[in-house]
Amino acid sequence: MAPRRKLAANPRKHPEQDRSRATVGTILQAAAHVLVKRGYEAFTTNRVAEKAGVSIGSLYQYFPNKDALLVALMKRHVMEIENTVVEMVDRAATLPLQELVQLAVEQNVKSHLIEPELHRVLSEEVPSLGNLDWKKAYSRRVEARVRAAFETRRSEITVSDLDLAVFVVTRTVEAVVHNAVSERPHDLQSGALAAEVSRLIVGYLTSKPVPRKGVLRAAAE
Amino acid sequence: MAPRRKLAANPRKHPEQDRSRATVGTILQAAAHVLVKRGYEAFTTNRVAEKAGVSIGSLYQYFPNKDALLVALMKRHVMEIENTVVEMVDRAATLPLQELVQLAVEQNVKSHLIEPELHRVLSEEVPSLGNLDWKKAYSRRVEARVRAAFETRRSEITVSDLDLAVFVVTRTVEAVVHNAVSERPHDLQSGALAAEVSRLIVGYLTSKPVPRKGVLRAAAE
DNA sequence: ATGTTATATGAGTAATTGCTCGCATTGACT
DNA sequence: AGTCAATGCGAGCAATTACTCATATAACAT
Repeated sequence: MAPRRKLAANPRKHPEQDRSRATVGTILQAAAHVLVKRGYEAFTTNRVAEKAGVSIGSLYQYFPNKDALLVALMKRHVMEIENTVVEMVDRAATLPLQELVQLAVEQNVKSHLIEPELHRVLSEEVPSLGNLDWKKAYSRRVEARVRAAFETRRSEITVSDLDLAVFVVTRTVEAVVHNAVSERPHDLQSGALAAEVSRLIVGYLTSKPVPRKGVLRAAAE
Repeated sequence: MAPRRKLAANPRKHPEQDRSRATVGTILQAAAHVLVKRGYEAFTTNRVAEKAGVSIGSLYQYFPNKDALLVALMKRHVMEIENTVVEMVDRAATLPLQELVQLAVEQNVKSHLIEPELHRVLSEEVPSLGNLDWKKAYSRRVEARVRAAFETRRSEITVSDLDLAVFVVTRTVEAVVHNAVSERPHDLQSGALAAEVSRLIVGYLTSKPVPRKGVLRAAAE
């Protein structure tokens, strides 16, 4: 990049006619396209404008700077995900632990299948977007829900440190599913991966405290 | 960045006198320093040279381009890790599954504590270094070892698809530990996290096949 | 001393790119 | 038809930065 002049930015003009709303949509679509097809390295504002078929000036009429474009993209993506999540939460409220976990894992899989490539680029390639406040906020919201779900079923759960358990569970599910998108697409589609992860999590949450040392009890039946 | 002229590069001059070997060391040290303290965004060849106290010309005498610097850093880092890994593998050959897993997890924790910040920046911020061939090769080597360890103890392991199990286990351990570096440093240091993860993995590998539906068996003892 | 090679220097070049700004066009409403 | 605001345009500025090259100095060999 050349001149990173603006770090934050003024609220730029808001589209009021249909024409400009269409322009904004086109720009976002082009931005996603460039990101997915060419990667973050090729993600320049000029290229996005060109791909969108609008002038660079128009782009800056609605997005104060490059980062704003990325943020808009990410917000849209997270919102799509969160919608399907909310829907699931309602269905899951009263389920027993195992089915809850299965549902949640399948939910995570579904999220990753929305726009897998965009998701991957946004979370892996785009720099300094990982530290975004609202993204952390989203994580905290998820973790709070998970914790609440655990507390409701506290008697079934053998783990002593709930906070730590929430951490382990959320990171595990996210990482395994995320990696599977590119490395095990078939298992992801077939549900084999979701089943495996569910087993992993349920086993962890409900297993007897580990035998402190020596021979393993579980294997010995 | 401005002119990404060279994509690959000639083998550059190799240091032959002590003086130049010292220069190369200083440059690498400065490179790590800049990466850790200022992040990848501020990682410019001119800045590295300045921090090292050598001229930009000298830097390019030994590193054909910017990426070569990063690759050298990464190789050094991975080598440090792999050294301690090899040492562990020998000790672990004959251990029972549970102790093996505990050892491996603790090993992973140790790896992440070598140069945690450098490790984080290299794996999270540096773009297009995640796709590097030799890094994939390293992953495959690790996975092969894990698979071999599983096969040796096949009778204790209840999972049917070994490949899938290797995938799930390796990604889980790596991700949980990696995230813990910045988010749960205390649990990482105390060993609480390693214990938890070990329990997670051993439980997964040795638990009875999941009850197809309905009440969970594990909780019911 | 003298020549040769390895090493160090840093001002400068060329490419890249985020972003501005003056002007043109469109559309809405008289 | 005329006015004004919303929208669109794109040449070009200014900052940034990977990398070169002509030149200088140090180490070594004879």
